[in-house]
Amino acid sequence: MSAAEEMTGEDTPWAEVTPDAARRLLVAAVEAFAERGYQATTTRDIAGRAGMSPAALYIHYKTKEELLHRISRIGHDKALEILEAAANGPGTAAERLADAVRSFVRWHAGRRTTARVVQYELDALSAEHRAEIVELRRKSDAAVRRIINEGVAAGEFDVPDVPGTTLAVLSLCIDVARWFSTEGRRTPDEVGALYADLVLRMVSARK
Amino acid sequence: MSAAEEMTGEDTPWAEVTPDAARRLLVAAVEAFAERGYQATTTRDIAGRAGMSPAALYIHYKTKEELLHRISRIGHDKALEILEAAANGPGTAAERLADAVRSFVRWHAGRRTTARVVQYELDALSAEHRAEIVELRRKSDAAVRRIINEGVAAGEFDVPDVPGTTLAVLSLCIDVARWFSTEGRRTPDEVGALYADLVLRMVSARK
DNA sequence: GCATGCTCTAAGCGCTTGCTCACTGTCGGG
DNA sequence: CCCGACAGTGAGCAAGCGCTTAGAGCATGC
Repeated sequence: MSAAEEMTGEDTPWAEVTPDAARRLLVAAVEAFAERGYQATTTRDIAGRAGMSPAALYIHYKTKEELLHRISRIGHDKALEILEAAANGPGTAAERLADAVRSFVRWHAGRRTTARVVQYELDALSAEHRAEIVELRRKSDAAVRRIINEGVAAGEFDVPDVPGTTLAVLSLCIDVARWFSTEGRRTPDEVGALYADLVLRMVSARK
Repeated sequence: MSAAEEMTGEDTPWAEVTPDAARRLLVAAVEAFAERGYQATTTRDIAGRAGMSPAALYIHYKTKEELLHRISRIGHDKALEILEAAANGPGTAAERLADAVRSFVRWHAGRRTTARVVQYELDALSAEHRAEIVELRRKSDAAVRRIINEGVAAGEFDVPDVPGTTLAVLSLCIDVARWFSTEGRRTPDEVGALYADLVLRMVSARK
C-alpha cells in the first residue's frame, strides 16, 4: 500500500455521517446527483431511494443544497487528505508525485459516483458554501505544486511552467470522474498506474 | 496559422444557423446552458435573452432538448473538424500531435461557453441524439489515436499504452472547458502552447 | 402510566416548469 | 385590395417542484 493510502484511514465511505437515516439519505443523494445531476434530481427521488417519505429529508437536512454541501465537503476533505498524505510521504519527489496521482486517480475511478458529484456540481452550491469548498481546492493545488517544486529544486524534474503543469496534472486526474466507467476495460488500479507514468513524463522525471 | 486552423473555415461561430431569430435563440441557449446548466435553464430565460416571448422558442425548435442537440451537434462537428484537420495535415507525427492539441485546446479555451455545453451536457440529450453524438466522439478519438500510432510506427514516440494515452490526451484537452476563465491569467494561445508541450512529453517525442 | 421528545408520514401549499393555443401584425402575390 | 402564410405574442394549462404542517407512532424518564 502506498504512503498516501496508509494515512487515509478506514474505507467505509460515509461512516462519519450519523444517524443511520441521515446517512441513507446522503448516500441516496450521491447516487441521484451522480446519475442525473443536482438540478435534475428531486427531493422525492432522494427520499424514495432511501426508502422514506419526501418530508423525512427535511428532518435531517434543512434544504436540498445542504445535502450537496455535506457531500461536497466530505469529498473534498478526502481528496485533500489523499494529496497531502502523498506530498508529506517518504521518498523522492518523483515517488511522491506518482503516489499522489496514483491514489488520487484511484479514488476518482473507484469512487466515481462520489467524485462526479464532488467535481462537477460546484456551481449548484450557495456562494458561502462554494467559497468554503474553493478554499479546500486551493490547498489541494498547493500540495501538488509543492511536490513539483521540490522535484525541480532537487533536479529531478524539468518543468518550465510549474503552476501550469500543476493545473494540468490535477485537471487530468479530475477528468477521470467524467469518463471512467465500471463497465469499461480498465480497473481503477490500471488507470492509476497509467496516469502516474504519464505525469512523470510530463515533468520529465529522470529514471 | 497552423495546418489545423487553415482548414476550419470561417470563424463566425453560428453563421450556419438561420433564420436570424433561430440563431439568436440558439446563442442565448448556449450562454444560459453554459452558465447554469441545461436542467437549471428555463425556456423563459432563453427566450428572454433573445429578446422574445417564451412562446417564440417553439416556432423554431420543437423542444428545449432540440436546442441542446443542435448546439451539441454543431460543436462536435467543429471539434472533429479541428482534430481531423490536424491529423491529415503535413509534418511529422509530433508536429501534427502538437497542432491537434494546440488548436483543440484553443477552441476549448477561446470558445469556452460553447465547449462547456458541448462537453458537459451530453447526459441531457435523448437516447437517440446521444448515440449520434457519441459516434462523433468516437471519430475524434480515432483521429488522435491515428497520429499517436503513426508516431510510434515512425519511431518518433515511445508509448506503451496507445488507447490509454489517447484517452488521457483528449481528457486533458476537454477538461480545459471546465476550468478555463477569461478572467484568468492565461490566454487560450498560452494554454494551447503549454498543453502541446505537455502532450509531446507524454508520448516521449524525441526532440 | 402518562408526559415528553423525536422520527417519520400524508396531505398539500404556493410557485415554476415545459409547452400550447387563439390571436395579431405584417408582407409579398394575384 | 384582399389573401394566405407565417413569425411572434399574451394568457394559461397540467404537471411537477422544494418545502411545510398537523399529527401518528413509539421509545424513554420519572
